[in-house]
Amino acid sequence: MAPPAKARRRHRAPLTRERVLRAALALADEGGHEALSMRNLGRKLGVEAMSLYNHVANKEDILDGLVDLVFGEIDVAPPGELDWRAAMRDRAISVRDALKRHPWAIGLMEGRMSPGPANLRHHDAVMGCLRGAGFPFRAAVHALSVMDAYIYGFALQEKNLPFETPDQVSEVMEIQRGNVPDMDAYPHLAEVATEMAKAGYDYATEFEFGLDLILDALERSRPGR
Amino acid sequence: MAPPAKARRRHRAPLTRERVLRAALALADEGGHEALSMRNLGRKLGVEAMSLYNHVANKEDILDGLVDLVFGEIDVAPPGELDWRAAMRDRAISVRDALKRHPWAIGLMEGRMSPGPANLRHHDAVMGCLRGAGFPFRAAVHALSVMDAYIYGFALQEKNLPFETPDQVSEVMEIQRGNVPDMDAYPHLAEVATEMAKAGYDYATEFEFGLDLILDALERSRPGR
DNA sequence: ACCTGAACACCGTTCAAGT
DNA sequence: ACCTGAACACCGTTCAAGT
Repeated sequence: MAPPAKARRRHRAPLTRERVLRAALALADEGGHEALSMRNLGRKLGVEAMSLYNHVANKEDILDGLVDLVFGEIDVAPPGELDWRAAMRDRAISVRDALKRHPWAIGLMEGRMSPGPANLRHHDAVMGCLRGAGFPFRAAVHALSVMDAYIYGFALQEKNLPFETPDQVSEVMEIQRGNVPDMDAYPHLAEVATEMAKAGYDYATEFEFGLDLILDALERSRPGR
Repeated sequence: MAPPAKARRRHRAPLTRERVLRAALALADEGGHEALSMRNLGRKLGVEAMSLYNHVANKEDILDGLVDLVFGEIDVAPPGELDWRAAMRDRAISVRDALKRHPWAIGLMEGRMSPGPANLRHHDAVMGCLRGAGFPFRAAVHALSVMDAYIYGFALQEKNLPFETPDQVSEVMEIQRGNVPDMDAYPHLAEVATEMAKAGYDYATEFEFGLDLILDALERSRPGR
């Protein structure tokens, strides 16, 4: 008897590392860091949590894979296409956009002991861009350090601050005012509460202010400009 | 019969919110974020986890209290003592030092819905320093945003990067080399690995490079300088 | 007023047992 | 080869019961 047609017995696609990682990405995007549990992930794939261990080593291994998927979403202009400032500006915005889509990744991007291929390609391209623009090795490390600290720090603030749209600012300021009985003791915070409620706060504008400040300062420090 | 002397029956100091928070701070400092569980905290205080709920509302309430203890460790020069740049430079270094002592706090400092008194005092002092130095309101917000994004982002990198001392750098670079079979495909990362192993990496120097870059740029943008 | 035991609905991971 | 059930040692929190 011939084995049954493949289509018949494929009621579920077989589990693979790829499928586990894709499901983990979706789960983290939907419910954040705490939703990403082995049990939830198993449930999502129609399988018991323990089955996952046939395809990934452990949860750390899943995080390694997820971080590399995020790095894969970040664009860096190919060498020679843009001047270094435009290339690094676009890259910074691309990193922020990726971290807005995947805020659970913010604390995980740096410091992987097993960096994946997208991670390696990304950092090689960034260092290549800076070195190619004339930054000596140490200056390129400084430049990357200050840019990345700013980008990740801004993403962290954006994730944690309790408002997202300009409209929500005045709401939150009102609640905070309620939680602080002696606001008169803090005149400069009172100003922040009043002004922010009036004029709002736009993350994109704020991000680009600091980014351009840093890029301009780095350009001023660049040898042979 | 007179009641027994106080000293006799005080085999344990009575539980208070203060004592709970102090123990929580010590626990987090010793074992990081994941060691700070209600059960561990109860054990540390010689009590069942459930008893803690008589003194704090829940774990979020504990985190609120801890964050305010950390803000209490950050110094800001009193108005008029230093020029704005020196005051903000010292403050930034004080924040980084506090976050080195309490790395578990990095993701928690911003975005508290119930900011404590030390938190309020701190931010009022910082805004006061910038406004007093002539930064218009919006420029002061920009300045604080870029400084804090940098400080928190740098602290996050420092916490996550897998080496602490310059000596450890070459070790880690060796391991990473082992984990990346095709390092030749990434010439600029190869340079990083080689150079970093040779010359090391000092966080304090690196932090101050970016900090001074940002402070100089802000000073250039300050009206009436 | 404060503390506790038991319970509920969760974690990551191991291991022997099943198919 | 892959999947599972039961188990281990954990989570935060609620609630009725104790003192």
